[in-house]
Amino acid sequence: MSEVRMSTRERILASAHSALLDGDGLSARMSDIARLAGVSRQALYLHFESRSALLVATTRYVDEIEDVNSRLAASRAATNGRERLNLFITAWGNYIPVIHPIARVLLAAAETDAAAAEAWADRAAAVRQGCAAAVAALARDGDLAPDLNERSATDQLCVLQSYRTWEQLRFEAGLDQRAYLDVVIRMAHRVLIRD
Amino acid sequence: MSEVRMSTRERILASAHSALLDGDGLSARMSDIARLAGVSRQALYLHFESRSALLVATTRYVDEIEDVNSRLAASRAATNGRERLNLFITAWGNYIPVIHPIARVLLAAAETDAAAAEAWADRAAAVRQGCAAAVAALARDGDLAPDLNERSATDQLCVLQSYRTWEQLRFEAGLDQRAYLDVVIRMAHRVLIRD
DNA sequence: TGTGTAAATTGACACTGTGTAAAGTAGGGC
DNA sequence: GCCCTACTTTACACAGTGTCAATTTACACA
Repeated sequence: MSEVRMSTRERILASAHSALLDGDGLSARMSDIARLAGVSRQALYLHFESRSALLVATTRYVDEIEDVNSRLAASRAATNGRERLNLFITAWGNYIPVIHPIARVLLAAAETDAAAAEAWADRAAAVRQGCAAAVAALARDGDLAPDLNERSATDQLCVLQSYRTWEQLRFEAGLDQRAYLDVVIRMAHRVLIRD
Repeated sequence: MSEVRMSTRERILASAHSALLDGDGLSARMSDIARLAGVSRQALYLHFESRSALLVATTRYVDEIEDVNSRLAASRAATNGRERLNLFITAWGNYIPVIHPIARVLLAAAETDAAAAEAWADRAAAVRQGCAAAVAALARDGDLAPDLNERSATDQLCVLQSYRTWEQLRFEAGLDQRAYLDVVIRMAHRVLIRD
């Protein structure tokens, strides 16, 4: 992790990240993160207002080092709606496992903390944008099921693409990542595309 | 609520229920529930091992007074698979709002408490059984999409029927209950039923 | 009328984790 | 030498869960 020469703030973020990856993620108390970063617990509060704020910042940090933007960019280059749909589902579906450990804790914090809730809502809105773009591309091709308007089609695709759906299929149904992607792509096709 | 002549245990459960219904559900601390029930906080621990145990018991209590079993029983009387599917989706879909306030908190507790997690898993298993039965009825009628086995079809229906999907469509997408049911029924048909 | 027992109360306390406050220290720039 | 910034140390407030022990209330039974 080459934490030498990193700024303290970055070291804290990197430590928060690995604390969240670690084990069940329950060992991500402020003191755990501080210990990992090699700073005092109070130093965390010099850089972040609260635990929630640190979690939000960690989410953005991971988005950056995992380069979520360029992962999603590929789907925008697709030449038709169906291809765009497949690429988007695959790109986002493969990113979910990466942010899962952080998202889990952020969502738990969102239950009581408004800032965390808003951060989560931002992400959801970004995913929704991607879904809407894929739906629009299908509509442009005349491939959208005729009983669907774009708004409702986007709602439906969002459900399939959601973090919770991934959780359920991976952990409750016991599918592996490959099978998860196959199922979601199949469902999306049947739900959205004209017969 | 006619809490006279109720046993203390029942009064506690009824109070836990209304504390959870109340406002954002954040006012369901042990002391709040005790106050509502008109007993001391310590009395709660005489009847329930822990807060999690109380939440689990409250879930069962609500299932009982809302008679979840007879609500679901109707779908079992259906004469064909499609009808069974519709009735099951409707019955469960209309029960979700009833347990939502409790489920929300139980799920939050499940994050750290094994007993709560198990209680939730039990419920999920029960819903899955209902989904599997509807899928089996479709298969019997020859209505199941030919590329689906019953196992995978059940996984897919479970996603659509899940508590999380309801949450997302109701609160993130902003649908009302009627629109939620329409969307889920439409998706289930397109996903499961042969063209 | 008294006695035993079960259920509940009272008040105190331990523990965990977040967040705050204040005084002190180490090192760089000038 | 001085200041400034970043960080440390120590201490504490606070909420909420869970525990403990001593006491009270109420009812049943003789």
